[in-house]
Amino acid sequence: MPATAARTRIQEKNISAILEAALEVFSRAGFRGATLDQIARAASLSKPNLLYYFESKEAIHRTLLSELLDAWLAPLRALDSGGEPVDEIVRYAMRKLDMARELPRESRLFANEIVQGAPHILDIIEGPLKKLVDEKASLIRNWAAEGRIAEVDPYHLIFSIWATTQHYADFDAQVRGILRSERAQHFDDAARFLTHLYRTALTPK
Amino acid sequence: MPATAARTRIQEKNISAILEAALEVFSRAGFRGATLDQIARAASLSKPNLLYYFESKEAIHRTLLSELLDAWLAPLRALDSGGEPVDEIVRYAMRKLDMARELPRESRLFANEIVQGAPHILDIIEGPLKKLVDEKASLIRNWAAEGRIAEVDPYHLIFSIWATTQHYADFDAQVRGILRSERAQHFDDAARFLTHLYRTALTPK
DNA sequence: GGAGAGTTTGACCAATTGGTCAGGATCACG
DNA sequence: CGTGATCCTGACCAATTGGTCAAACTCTCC
Repeated sequence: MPATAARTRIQEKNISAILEAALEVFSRAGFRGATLDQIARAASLSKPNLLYYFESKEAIHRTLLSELLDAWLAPLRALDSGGEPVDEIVRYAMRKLDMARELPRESRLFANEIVQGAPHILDIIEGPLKKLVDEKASLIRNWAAEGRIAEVDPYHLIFSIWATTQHYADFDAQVRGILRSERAQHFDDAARFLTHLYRTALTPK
Repeated sequence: MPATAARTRIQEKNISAILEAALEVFSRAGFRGATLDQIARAASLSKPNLLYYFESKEAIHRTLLSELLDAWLAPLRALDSGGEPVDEIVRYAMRKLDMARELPRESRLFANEIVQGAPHILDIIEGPLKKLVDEKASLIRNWAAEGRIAEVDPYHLIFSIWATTQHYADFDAQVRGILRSERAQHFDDAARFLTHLYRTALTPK
C-alpha cells in the first residue's frame, strides 16, 4: 500500500516482481489486453495479493509508465549542445537503437499506449515531453542556423529518429518475419544504415 | 453468411457497414480491446445481427485484414524498376506518407496487430509480404550495384520508410501532442523533411 | 397474395474479468 | 515468546463479453 514511503523487504520484493510481470504482460498485450490473472501468474502471486499492493489494474499500469518514463527520455535529454552537431544527433539515434535492442518491452509498452490514443499519458506528452522536445528542437534549429548541420525541420528529424529506432522493438514481429536472421545481426545492420542515413542527410553541404 | 458469393443488396450494405465499423473500432482499440457491442453500435446493428453475417469476432477481424492488405502493399508493388532510382524511392515514401494521412485507421489496424506480435498475420508476413519485400530489396540492391543510388542495406531502407511514414498515423496522438498545429500543415512539413532525408542519403556521391 | 428464403431480435448462457472481504498465516520487535 | 502489524488466500460478486437460439419479421418472386 505505501506508495513511495518506507518499504519492508517483502514489499520491496513483491512490488518489483509485480512491476516486472506487468511490464512483460502489458507490453505484449496492451492495457486492455492484459489481465490481472496473467500478471499475477507471471509474478507468482495470487490475484488478491496483487491488489494488496496496488489498488487496481490501472494503478499498476500508471506506476509502470511513470517509473519508466525517465529512463525512456534520457537519451534525448543527453543531446548535448556542446558536442559536434552531426555526431550528437547520430549518437542520439544510436542510443535509441540500443534501447530498442535492450529494452524492447519498455518500447512496446509506450507504443501500445500511444497507438491507442495515449489515454493514460496524454498529459505527459503535452506537458513534460513537449517541453523537452521543444527545447531540443530549438537547439537543433540553432545548429542549422549556424550552418553546422543541414537545414531540416528539427521536430520531424526527432520523430524520424524515434520512428526508425523504435520500429525494431515495436514491430519486431514483422522485422523478424522478413529478415530471418539473428537478432544481433540485424541490429548491427540497422545501426550502419541509420548512421549513413542521418550522417549524409545532416552533414551541411 | 455467403463469403464472396452472390450477395443481396441487404447483405452488401450490412457487410460493408460492419467492416467500416470494425475498422473504426479495431484500429482504435486493437483486437482484444474491441468489443462486439462497440462494433454493433458503430454499425447500427444488433449484436446477434453481426453474428448473422460473420461467424465470430475473429472472422470480422480476419476479413478486414485480408481485404485491406492489397491496398496497403500497393505502393511498394508500384516501385518501378524502370524509373529513376532515387525518384522512385522518394516517391514510394511520399505515397506511404499520403496513405498515413488518408488511411490512418488502416495503418493503426496493422500497427496494433504487429505490436502485439502479429498473432493473426504472421503467415502473411512470412509469406507474401516477405516475398514482395525480398523482390523489391533485390531491385534496390541492383540499383546500388549499378551506382545509381548510394550503397545502403535495402531491407533497412524499406523498414525506415515504413517507420517514418506510418509513424504519423500510428503515433498520431503523440505527434499532435507535441506539434500543436493543423494536421495538414505537419504532413506537408513531414513530406519536405522526408524528401530531403531520402534524397540526400540515396543520391550517389 | 402467399410461400419460402433471407433478415432481425430479445432473451439467454457460460466464461472471463476486475475487484472485495473475512479470516488465517507470518513476520518484526519489544 | 507474545502481540500487533503486515502479508496472503479461498470464496465470492457483479459486470462484461463472445456467442446461441427460437421465434418473429420482411423481403422477393411466382
